[in-house]
Amino acid sequence: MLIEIDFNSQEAIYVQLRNQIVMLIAQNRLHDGDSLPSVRNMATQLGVNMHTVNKAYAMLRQEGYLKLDRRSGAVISVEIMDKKNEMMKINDYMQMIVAQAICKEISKDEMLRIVDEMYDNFF
Amino acid sequence: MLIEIDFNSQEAIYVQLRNQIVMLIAQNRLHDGDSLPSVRNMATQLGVNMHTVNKAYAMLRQEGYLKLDRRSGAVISVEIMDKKNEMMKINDYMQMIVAQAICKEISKDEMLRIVDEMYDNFF
DNA sequence: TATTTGATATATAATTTATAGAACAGGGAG
DNA sequence: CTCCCTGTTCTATAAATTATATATCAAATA
Repeated sequence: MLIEIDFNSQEAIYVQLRNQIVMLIAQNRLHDGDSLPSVRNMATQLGVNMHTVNKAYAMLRQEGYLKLDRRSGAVISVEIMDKKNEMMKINDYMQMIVAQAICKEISKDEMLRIVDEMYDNFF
Repeated sequence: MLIEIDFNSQEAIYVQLRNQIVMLIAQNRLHDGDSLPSVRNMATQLGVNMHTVNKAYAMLRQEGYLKLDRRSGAVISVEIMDKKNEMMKINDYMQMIVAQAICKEISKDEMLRIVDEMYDNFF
């Protein structure tokens, strides 16, 4: 199974699930059109409740990563509707990271290198 | 007042407070040696409970941004004890952002430009 | 028809968040 | 010494979030 839940994590289970699916898409291990296990099957496989999976799926749908349908189930479908809006969200997340980096004396070049390498070695 | 709480935010108050103080340090609007209002004063100024501020201060101390003392109160003191560890934390945060960026077709160059500009215009 | 799908409703328990009040030891100011 | 302020800790309560458990529904499918 590609996805595993850490029950000792402080991160909510549905957030872990959401994050791991986004990660798998970015890693090209999940592609547009791929089906995810149904809410109930995924729940059984992970050993969590159906509603926890449903919450993650609903979140992914709202964020434009997933299409949910009664007939076709849960299908990966990355929608880039508003790139300007995506950029703004990225910007907000990034701001706190850069703030911490500056405080901890991580230079711009170091930070750029991290991003550069992360893009190249994303797997 | 430099700090303001959004009571309608989904982000916990103590996290908002922690984030804003880190931001102020990065923006050089708070410097090493500066005193923060005491737990009780800050709570009164923000209109929140003493324990909420205490939680944020304790978090900042644990992260190496603040020194707390019964005699000197809360004093900004950024400690860079383990830069390798700081880099690892930054890396973890960054990974999810880059994953989302890749999914939403934000290129490496766009991302590098965001970080570059953010470092230059951090205020 | 029987089963599976996401979606929804209700209920419960545990955890987190925020508040409130009280008390403590250490230190400073009068 | 007394009074006050400091961070810290304790108990308690209420609200919100998280996770679970059942149950049901309409739509679609085999």
